[in-house]
Amino acid sequence: MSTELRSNFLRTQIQSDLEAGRTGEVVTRFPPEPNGFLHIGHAKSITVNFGLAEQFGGRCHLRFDDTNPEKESQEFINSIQEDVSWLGYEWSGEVRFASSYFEQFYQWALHLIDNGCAYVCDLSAEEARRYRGSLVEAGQNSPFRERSASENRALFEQMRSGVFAEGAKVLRAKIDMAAPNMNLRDPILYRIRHVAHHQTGTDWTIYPTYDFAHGQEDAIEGVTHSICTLEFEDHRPLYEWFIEHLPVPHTPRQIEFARLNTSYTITSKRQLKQLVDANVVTGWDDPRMPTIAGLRRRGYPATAIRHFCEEVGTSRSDSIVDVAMLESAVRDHLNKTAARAMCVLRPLRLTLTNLPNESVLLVPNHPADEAFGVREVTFGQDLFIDCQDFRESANKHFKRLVLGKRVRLRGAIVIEGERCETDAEGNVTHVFARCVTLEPGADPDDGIKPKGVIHWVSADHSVPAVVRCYDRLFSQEAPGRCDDILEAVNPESLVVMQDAVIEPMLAKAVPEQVYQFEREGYFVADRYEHQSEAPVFNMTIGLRDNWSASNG
RNA sequence: UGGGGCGUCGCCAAGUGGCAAGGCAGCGGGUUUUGAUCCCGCCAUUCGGAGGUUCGAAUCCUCCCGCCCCAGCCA
Repeated sequence: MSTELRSNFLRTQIQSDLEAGRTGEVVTRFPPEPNGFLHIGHAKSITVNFGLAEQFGGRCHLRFDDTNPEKESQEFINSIQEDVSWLGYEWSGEVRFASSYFEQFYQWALHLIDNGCAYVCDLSAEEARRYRGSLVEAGQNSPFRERSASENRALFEQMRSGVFAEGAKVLRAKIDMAAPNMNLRDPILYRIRHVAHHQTGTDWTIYPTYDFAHGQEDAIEGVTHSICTLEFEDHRPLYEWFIEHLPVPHTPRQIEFARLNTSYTITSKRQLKQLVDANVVTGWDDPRMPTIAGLRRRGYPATAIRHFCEEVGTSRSDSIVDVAMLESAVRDHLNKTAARAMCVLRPLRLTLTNLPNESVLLVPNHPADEAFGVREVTFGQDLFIDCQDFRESANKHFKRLVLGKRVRLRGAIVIEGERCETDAEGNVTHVFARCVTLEPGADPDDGIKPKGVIHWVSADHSVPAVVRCYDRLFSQEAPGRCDDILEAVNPESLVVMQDAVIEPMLAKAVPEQVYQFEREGYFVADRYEHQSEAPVFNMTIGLRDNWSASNG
């Protein structure tokens, strides 16, 4: 398996670390802040971290980076664990929390204070911003920068005891206010927040910042390779500064890679929330959402998502991957794993005028894999076909049912269109055809073979179903760049087929089971709403179609 | 204009001095009771640009151009 994996800079780097003896094992971690739902971008990070551990025989931790209680909740902790598990990964040991290391972080902060490497600063947020300087101007030292270690220690202890108001004081590292890297201009280590924490309750009124927590979390857990996205690159010198100045038990290393972006997709929490709030979608797990929960409800298999993440590779260059690659991975997986069945989305009644009697046909569940077996499908005089599969007359490119022309009914016989009835508006309401053959699978005796095949469902042995057909949520390739995300929404991202009919077997589908509705696409029984008595399917992805796009 | 990164086919991406993998998309053709699948073929004399080093450069050097990130008591 691992020999098939394409090389990338992370695998190359880890391999060389192992060979050079810089590390004897590989320990990674997926460290989400529990402040929202996971999306396709997180899936990439998950496959990178868990994948690397797996490939090098190491382990990967699931650690919640819960240093900012205001934005976090247990609800997100639960959904994140569910999503990681659903993607097929098992984290090493128990779920971990940065918050469980708070006391250690506090002791380390004291260590910095005692060594003159940190100080309590009384500047307001606004003042601190001004003192920080700009991208091209050096910052200025805080007037509180030279407080003695003992004064700082006393003040910091008071910060912990809760005597100060939020924002009144912070603990900062004493590094260099003139550093060209802004992150080194005396970064903030602790801020005062009089809010309860979902894990530690009211134990703390000061909370460490990401910078003061992340590297130390890695050190405590023995993480060897701390893999994060490119925007943290500038934080690496600070990450290393803490590791060097603190008596940590281990030296982890941070390596950054480019986050995943896909076309026709947004992953900004703010914009996603706009869609939910404006009811453009039904919720965070709407099948059109790029969240893991949404993709799951859409019927995207976890395996396909993982393959996609591997397929796109891992590099350091900013990119926007064509979402067609994701769709291709989904089709590729489903083609091999989904049983076939028939569903008529837009029913049109078809009567066979010379069919002698009803019969039960044995139809293969997969065209190329006999292991799927066969199923019984009732075939009778009255059927439903899709209204798009019939035309009173058409040119030779239309390979479906036409009056006076032949077509094969999938898994059954060859028929020829005879006549049709229309309503007042001229819409075809009923088609009549005669059977040219009676033996399933047989070709006509006169040698005139039909050009096409259409699917059908017995009118007397079908079950009504609601089928939601989805298309891309956005009609623009880079919707995230729009001023108003709502204007980029594809108005046809959802078309509900209220009158669809399915073969009876499909009504018994287990929620989340995906089938290929022949000639249409892959559809999943809705995870929450599907019931045998009231079937509900979601379109996962349509079949590739080289015809309808360029024709009517 | 300070610092840190990145630029290889329409979109991703291997390649780390020896003569441009692969996938997606696209385009031809074949098989086919899904206009699907599958199969075959085509698709970068060239690696952001210009110089230089070398027998030889996408890979090394120089300069230039373009794009991304950083001034939260967010992560």
